[in-house]
Amino acid sequence: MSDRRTEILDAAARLIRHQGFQATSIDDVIREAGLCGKAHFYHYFESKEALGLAVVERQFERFAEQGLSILREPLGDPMDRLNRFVDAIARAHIDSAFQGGCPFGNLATEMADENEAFRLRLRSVFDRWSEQLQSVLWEVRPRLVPGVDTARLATMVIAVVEGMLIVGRVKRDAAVVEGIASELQRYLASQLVGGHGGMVEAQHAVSAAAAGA
Amino acid sequence: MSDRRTEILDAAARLIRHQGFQATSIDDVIREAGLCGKAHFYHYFESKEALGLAVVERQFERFAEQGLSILREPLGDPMDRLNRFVDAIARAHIDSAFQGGCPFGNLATEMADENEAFRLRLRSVFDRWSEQLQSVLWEVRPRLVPGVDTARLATMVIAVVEGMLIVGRVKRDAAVVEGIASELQRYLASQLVGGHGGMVEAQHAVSAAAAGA
DNA sequence: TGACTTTTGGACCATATAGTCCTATTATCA
DNA sequence: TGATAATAGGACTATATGGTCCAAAAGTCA
Repeated sequence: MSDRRTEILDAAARLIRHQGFQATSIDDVIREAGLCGKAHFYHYFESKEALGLAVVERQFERFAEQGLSILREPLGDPMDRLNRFVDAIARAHIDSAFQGGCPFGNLATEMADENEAFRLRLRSVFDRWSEQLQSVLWEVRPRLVPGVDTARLATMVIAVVEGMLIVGRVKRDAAVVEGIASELQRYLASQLVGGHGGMVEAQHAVSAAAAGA
Repeated sequence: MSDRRTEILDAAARLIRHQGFQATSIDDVIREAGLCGKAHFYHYFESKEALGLAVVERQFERFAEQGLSILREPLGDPMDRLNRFVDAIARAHIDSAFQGGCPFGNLATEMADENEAFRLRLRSVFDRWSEQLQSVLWEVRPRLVPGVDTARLATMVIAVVEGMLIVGRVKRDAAVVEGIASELQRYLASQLVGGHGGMVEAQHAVSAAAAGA
């Protein structure tokens, strides 16, 4: 992988996240990445679709390194890591002025029905994301209410995050995004033995960070 | 409102739901609605954007009449209506082969960041949807755990539904969609006094309908 | 030095797009 | 009957798109 290729991928990722894949032209990418023409671009990618698929992969790499890293921290209560992960996504969304949303959710909405290659690539992304959540949930397992399906729980977390970003973009209201995040945390808490439907035992970083921001 | 206008709106809604707004051309709409040319279309709408905004409104009318009607049923346990509403959406998604997703969520993803008119229209849709959910939750109120915020709960339901449709389109797995729906129902149940995190008291229509399909 | 990759610059093509304009013909309804 | 709206059909513009092809300069490394 040349540096240049990665630069193009990152430039394209930025554009695609904000404008969508179809609305992002090759010329846009060339401009954003500082290439000198079509030939230069097609030296690295054989087609726009190939670029798009590579962008998905690159985006997940970054997400795994940055966003998902919280889940993999070796120390600390796993439940707390889960809660901080949710907070971090909510916070990032609010801090970016509710723009952009989830790169994977966006592409899923735009491409999944019509382009099978994209759909499969995105399915693999969701699966890997889900695996990371599941391994945290596995650590929590002893404290979980018996009968809880950790795979299903992980999928639920992903769904809520996707939904949170959609609602957030439309409402552009930090309280709404924080509300969804904290309802998700309440839901997770309710899966623990002794964790009834009431208040979350520990108040988490969303409200704390909001107060300090 | 002429009949023709509504026909155009419905034809456009069908196309937009599956291809997106920007990927749907005026010529597509003309073909789908059986119009005879550009002039015929522009007789009813002044621009593509005006069409799109009108489609959002029309889609919500239909959704309010059909999907949301479950929530407004005068008889029956409100909690049961809520559960059946969730089931109905999951079922409709599965029955349409996981295609299309939520018309509002789709447009939110595509347009909310770049087009303020769309964003405001969609915000109003989410608000009205939320109101309907809140009035059901209001009926449930006596049985809710004290301190539960019904507005926040309603927003959460919308977010989960949006996320469910995104994950569903990518995974194309009925069990996954049903799993999210039933996790949402479990979450709602956990908001009731005595409704701990365990099994939902009544098994609802998703699994029942799946068995009968 | 020589082979190879990368960069630069641009012409070119087929196709599609939103939107305008014009001219008729046909329904509709006061 | 007469004004107005709806249907019909087509020409046209300006702009953008993904993709191809070509030719040359600059860098890289054995």
